[in-house]
Amino acid sequence: MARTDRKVSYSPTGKLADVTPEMAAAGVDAALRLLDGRWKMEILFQLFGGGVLRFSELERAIPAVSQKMLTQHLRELERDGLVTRTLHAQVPPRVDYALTAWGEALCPVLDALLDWAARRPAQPAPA
Amino acid sequence: MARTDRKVSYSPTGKLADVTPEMAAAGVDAALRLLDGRWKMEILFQLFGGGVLRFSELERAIPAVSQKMLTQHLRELERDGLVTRTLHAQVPPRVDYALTAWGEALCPVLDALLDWAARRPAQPAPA
DNA sequence: CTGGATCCTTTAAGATACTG
DNA sequence: CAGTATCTTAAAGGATCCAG
Repeated sequence: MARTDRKVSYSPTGKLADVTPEMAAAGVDAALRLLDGRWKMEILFQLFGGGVLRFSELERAIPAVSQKMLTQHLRELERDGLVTRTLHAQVPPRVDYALTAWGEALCPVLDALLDWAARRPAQPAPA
Repeated sequence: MARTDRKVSYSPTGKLADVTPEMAAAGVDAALRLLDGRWKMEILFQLFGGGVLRFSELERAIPAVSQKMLTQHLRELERDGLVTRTLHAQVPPRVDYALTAWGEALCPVLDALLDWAARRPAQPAPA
């Protein structure tokens, strides 16, 4: 079988069955792009577990983030379907952010990633 | 309980038990940094399943990557313990790349990520 | 309170040429 | 064959000011 036709057969029952390396890589890249952003993990972990936080609460919980980036990342997470944004029509305005069911479902995946990272063998001491 | 003391208790048996959101986010960020790079997924998926490829074979398998980026990403993956680099002392030189056991162990994690991404609810049609 | 708009800096990535 | 070195470009992120 030619190299370019090689399939990833590592997970016979999983998503990686019978796809080319290119297809698998593209799929994972697309998934990772949803999570790409300096502060997205901070935001997600503030919301995991059913948390409902206002914009200003997220600002306080993540002191290092700028308003611009917090807004931008929240908008991306909302657009991508991980978080919901609820605007309460009152003065002053109030906006609540929470995870969607699909967003919550990311938690065990990140847990698995963390578990993998924890299994990393000891590295040679840096010179 | 104060917000800043809230724990992520989603995975009682997992790595996310009893850590603050900040700690969890930092850990996941560190893990994701190992995978960050335009071509790393392409490289990894070429090697998943026990593949052993030479530099030029990777170049052919991933036509769009430049020599510079291929070298750079391979070096990072080697430094981070995901791939091994074997230099055969001969002329012309020959270098083989393969995954470490830990690198191979990433495959099921990426499979889980892909499975999560596939469960994404349908988005409203873009205007 | 919850942002939007603008400007500036940093970093990743691509193009190209050259070498043991 | 398997890289390095240098230059240029594109994208992400940060700082600051303004507004409903």
